[in-house]
Amino acid sequence: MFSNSSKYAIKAVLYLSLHSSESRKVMVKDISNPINVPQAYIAKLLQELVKEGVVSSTRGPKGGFFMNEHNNNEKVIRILDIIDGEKKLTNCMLSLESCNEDKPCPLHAILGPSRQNILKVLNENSIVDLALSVRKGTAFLPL
Amino acid sequence: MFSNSSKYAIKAVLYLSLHSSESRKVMVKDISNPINVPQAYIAKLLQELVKEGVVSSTRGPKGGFFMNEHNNNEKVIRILDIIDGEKKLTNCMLSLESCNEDKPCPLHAILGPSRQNILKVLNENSIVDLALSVRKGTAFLPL
DNA sequence: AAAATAATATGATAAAAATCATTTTGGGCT
DNA sequence: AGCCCAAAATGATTTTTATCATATTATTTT
Repeated sequence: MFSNSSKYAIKAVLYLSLHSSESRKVMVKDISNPINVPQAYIAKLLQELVKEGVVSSTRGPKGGFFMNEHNNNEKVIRILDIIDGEKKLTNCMLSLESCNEDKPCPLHAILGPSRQNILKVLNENSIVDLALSVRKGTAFLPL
Repeated sequence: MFSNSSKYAIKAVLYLSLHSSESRKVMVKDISNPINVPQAYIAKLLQELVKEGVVSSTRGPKGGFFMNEHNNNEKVIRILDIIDGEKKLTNCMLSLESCNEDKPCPLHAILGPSRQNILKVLNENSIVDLALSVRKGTAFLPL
């Protein structure tokens, strides 16, 4: 469904959303361990996310990664778009050039609606929304 | 969403469902071209499908691949299970061991239902169903 | 200004997926 | 029986994804 990298990225962002703030930055080594992802790997992913404005960071002593208001309000789909590429979730399920809503391939025909729904949900839910569901106890970690 | 291999496999099976029968077998080279997949590659995939009873074949002169009644009535999901592995579509979207229906991870919580729906559709629709949709003109190729 | 710290950039290695090529086996034909 | 055809089996290569390691740059503290 999603790539390993995307899963890692989501876990990291979720962790930051729950445990960081402008005044409470967290270093890679303190992220990689709790979310169970190799440090060098998650570092690289985080950098991409920072570049795209989904995560914030400052370097030097007392530096680290964190989520500010703006970051927290980004939609979940942005992470997937950045890490896996935008088309991953939208292009034809048989990779047919000519497949579209009007002339769908057989697979598109039967599971187009489900896919649309996934897209919708990912476009509507922001990162805080997920974090909040954990805080409220409707969703669970550990990462 | 699906792996390249799965897409290829579905295309091949669909092609066979539309163009073959017990009395009209078709050779790999005559499949690979129309579905636009390298011959050696699709040959390998077809062999796996034959082994699992989703496709039929006979070798020697006048031999080739084909779909019989039984093959045509297999559900689409079987192809995915065989090529990508059963868990690909069912396991946690964050790869968390402890994620399940009762204690879902945040992602599971928001797009579990969509996924369930995809599973349902793939479990209900058989290969002929897809072929039929093409014959009736509600779905379209070319592959 | 220098030293220490932590992200950033770059790139090397490893593992998995996709692609390609060769040999072997079984079934029909003469 | 021997020959030919086409799938089956095996495995080599290439590409992509995942993982790891090192050097560089920015910031803070002394």
